[in-house]
Formats: sequence, structure tokens, C-alpha cells
Amino acid sequence: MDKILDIDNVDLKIISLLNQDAKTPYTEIAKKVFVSSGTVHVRMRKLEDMGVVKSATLNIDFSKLGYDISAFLGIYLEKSSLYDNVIEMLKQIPEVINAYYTTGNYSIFAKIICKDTNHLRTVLDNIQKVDGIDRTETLIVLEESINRPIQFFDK
Amino acid sequence: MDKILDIDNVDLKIISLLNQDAKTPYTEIAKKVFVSSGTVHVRMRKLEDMGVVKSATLNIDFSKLGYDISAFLGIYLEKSSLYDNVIEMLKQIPEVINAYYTTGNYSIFAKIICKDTNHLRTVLDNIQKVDGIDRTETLIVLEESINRPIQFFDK
DNA sequence: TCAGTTATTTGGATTAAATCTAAATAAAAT
DNA sequence: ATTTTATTTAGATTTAATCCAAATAACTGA
Repeated sequence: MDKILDIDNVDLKIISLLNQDAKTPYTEIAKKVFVSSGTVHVRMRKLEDMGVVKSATLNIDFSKLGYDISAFLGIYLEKSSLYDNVIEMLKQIPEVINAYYTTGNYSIFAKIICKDTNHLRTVLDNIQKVDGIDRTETLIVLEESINRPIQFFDK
Repeated sequence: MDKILDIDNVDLKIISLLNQDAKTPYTEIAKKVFVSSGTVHVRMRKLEDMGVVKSATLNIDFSKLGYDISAFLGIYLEKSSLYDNVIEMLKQIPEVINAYYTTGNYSIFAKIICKDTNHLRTVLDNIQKVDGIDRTETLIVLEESINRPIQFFDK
């Protein structure tokens, strides 16, 4: 039984609109999707219950809050079996925003956010110290040229 | 005149709470921050006007919508001066969610989301076809182990 | 220090939206 | 065709957003 089958174009339209602005009132969504606002409620509750919509978050301009540096880290492990342990350690470092298990050379691929170069230095130091990490490669983000939500298509 | 100076701990607390759940009513935020709900409104409007808070978006489980593959792409350009042109071309490809100018070997670092391996294949083909792109390296995401918002600290 | 000025916060009044529910409609099953 | 089940709808009620004038607090310059 595939969850995707339970999702129709009305759901996709609702998700798509709310993904552009999660604060749009359901009454307004309702008008655009040509259903009642009650239906929007029912559909959203369904999507939340299904775990399709996990939460709503703010899209923040971090540089305006003094977080001027973000970077991707390619992390090499001493042994790939250490993955879970290292992830647990990385969770302790608040500057680590994302971490992925990916194909390719890196054992872990992560994203961090820092205030400035000094901050970056200390974060990198802390990450290097993590047991099981061999070495890291740093890709510092100089410019974010594209950042947008998925555009869904009809089923 | 630094924008960061205009942001105090009340702002940070509000952003932090709404970043966890952007749909939390301002009345509830107000209680937690020990100010009136009017103040939460005023502060949020200020933050929006300043461009600190750009929008609110949904946190979606894409695999439950049939988008099972995400991948990072390291893109090598024939000449780095082609950056802007290539970015414009990448904007035409809806599967490209993010693109960055980064330090390191890659000229462009991008993230894409696809339904399945076939879809990935066609997207990669389309990207390879873009004028100015020399070659690409693909890091397919097999697991997302950490995905969380920034945790802000007091000033 | 103090009066004048400006900015911020507050609480209440109004408007708007979320939420709930029962009835209506539609879809599916036998 | 009829019953069962699920979905949608349109009020009714509760709750929150928004607006605004008054109160408070924070600055300013002499």
C-alpha cells in the first residue's frame, strides 16, 4: 500500500501553496484550490498524520543575524563502521545543521553555519577532534545563487 | 550601522521558537517570551521588514511524495567566468533546489531532488547538456542523519 | 538632572481565521 | 439498488491576528 496513492492534486496544490508561504490562511488556500476551508483543514491534518508535512519553519537570512559563513564539509572516517558514533558526536555540535550519508569519496557530508572565520576555525577544530574522523575537506559557501522549494507537478 | 545591533534577545527568542514551529500562535509565543502578543507582532514585522525573516515554509518528507532521491552535484565549468550564465540555465531546471559558489574544486555546488533513478538520469543528462559545463560529480544522498534549524544563543 | 522628544510596549476593540460539528453529498461495496 | 463508508460543506463557536490609542520606557541635549 503506497502512501503516494493517497495524495491527490488537491493535496499537492495545498502543499505547494503553503510551501511558498506557510502562513497563508487556509481560507485563502481554499479559494485558490476551489474547495472549502474545512477541506483544507482535513487535508492538512491528513498530510501531517501521514508525516508528509513534518513542520513549518522560517526562512531566515542568517547573514543578517551575524552568521556570515556557511560551509559544506566532506568528512573522511578512519573506518566507515564508525558512522553512527560520529553522527552522534556531530549532533552535539550545534553548528552542524545537516549531515548525510552519501555515495562518493566522503563518508559523511555535512553542512555547518558559523558567525565568522574565527568561529569557523573553532568549529572545524572541534570536528577534527571527534573520535573516528580521519580528515575533512571544507567547501566554504561564498554565494547562494539558488535556494527554492520543490515545484510539484500533477500526478 | 549594523543590523545585528537592532536585534535583541527577545527577537532571537521569537525567531527561535517560530523556527521550530512557524504556525505557533503569537499569543503563545508571547507567553513564552514574557511580552504581549502585540509586541510579538511588532517584532516580527520589524524582522520581516529588515529581511531577517524572509518567509515561512513547510518541512516536507519528500520521499513520502515519491521524491526518493536527492543528490549533491559538484559542477566543473569550462571557464569560471561562465558562472552567471550557467546559474541562469540551472534555474530553468526545476529539480535544482540549491546552487552555491564555493571554495574548493567545484565551480558550482548544487542540490537536486528527483523521483527515482530514471528521473535522476534525465536530470543529470539535462545538466550535462548545459553550455559551459565541463563535467559533474554526483553525491547521492542515501541517508539524512541530521537536519535541524540553527540554535541561536543570547547576544 | 530634568524637560522634551522619540520609540516601544501594552491591553482592549475589531476583524479575521481556525476549529469543530452535524448535515449533505459523493463514492464504494455488496 | 441499497447500505455502508468516506468526504465535503456550511454554519456556529472558539481562538488568534490585527489595529490603535494610551501608557510606559528610553533617549536627547542643555
